[in-house]
Amino acid sequence: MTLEQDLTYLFEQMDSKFFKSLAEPVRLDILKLMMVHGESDIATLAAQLPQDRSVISRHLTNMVEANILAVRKEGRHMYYTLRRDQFVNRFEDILAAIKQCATRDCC
Amino acid sequence: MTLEQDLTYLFEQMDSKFFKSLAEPVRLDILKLMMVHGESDIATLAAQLPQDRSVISRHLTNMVEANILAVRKEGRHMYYTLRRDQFVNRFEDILAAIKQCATRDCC
DNA sequence: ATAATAGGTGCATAAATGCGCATCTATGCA
DNA sequence: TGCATAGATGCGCATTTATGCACCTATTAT
Repeated sequence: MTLEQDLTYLFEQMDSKFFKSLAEPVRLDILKLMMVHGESDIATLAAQLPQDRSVISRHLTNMVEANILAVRKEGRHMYYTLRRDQFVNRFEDILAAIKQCATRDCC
Repeated sequence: MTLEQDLTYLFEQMDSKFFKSLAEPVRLDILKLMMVHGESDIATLAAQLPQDRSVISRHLTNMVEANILAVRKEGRHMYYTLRRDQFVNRFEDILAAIKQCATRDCC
């Protein structure tokens, strides 16, 4: 089995959609707020950020589509939470790819 | 010590410049090529990608500024390599932040 | 029933960014 | 001393994307 074949699965975890979502400063701010305060709704997040509610709403949708957040509807409120396991697994897979590559002394 | 203070250092590792660099598909392709073939110069990378050499050159510069790659000059050639340790440490710090947050049951 | 609130969406705008071409510098070769 | 090659940069163009406002729907409260 070649190195390329071996890395194919791990390379799939390194997709630009995931990183693109993390590349926006406001989205990182939202993520950090949620890491500290846990599950949050849009109004709560918007109250702590300068952007309009509609902007926060769009950023949250973006992160849901990137499998970073999960949503739960309760009455009028939409509660967003970090998909911790997905997130951790993703990062661990990428770490594995880098380390495997290093083990084979290719970089 | 509050959770916020505790996470301050780890949050610094989650900066958008790093993720922005990884968010571009062509840059990810370059990174993957280098993970397989090791140290590479621009001509070699450009030969394996549809983009113009000037484009590859700019992407490489971007990744150097994001501390993802290192450069070595040898004659006319510029050889780029993955800064593996920097990369791994970064990812491990972010993983630590997520896991610490999870331990405290905040998300 | 009516008003208020939470959140999503259409739209226009401004800024960022990727791209290729042409051109420049620097290095190596005949 | 030319000449080819490696790479960087200025420039214009096209696309993407973040933003806020206005407006819509759905749910709650009076």
